[in-house]
Amino acid sequence: MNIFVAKLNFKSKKEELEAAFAKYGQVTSCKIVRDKETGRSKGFGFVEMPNDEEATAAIAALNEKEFDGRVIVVKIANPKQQD
DNA sequence: AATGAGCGT
Repeated sequence: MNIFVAKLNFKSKKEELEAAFAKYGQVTSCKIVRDKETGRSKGFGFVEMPNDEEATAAIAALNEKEFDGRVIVVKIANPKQQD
């Protein structure tokens, strides 16, 4: 299950996302999208969880909740170009 | 290098 996380604090790191979602389930990978030139965080990222039930639970638990001092938005991520 | 809705190097 790909999870889309937005409204992240600009100083947040992917490790924090991994830890936040890992508390509700197993996280196989996580990433925060940042600019390739400046390296600054774009304020949103993605979390990948193998268990659908844990992923949904993590989304419901972290969606519109405070993370790193900022209220974040957690939703199901749109399917990326995998072909 | 900056900023604050939205979907990835």
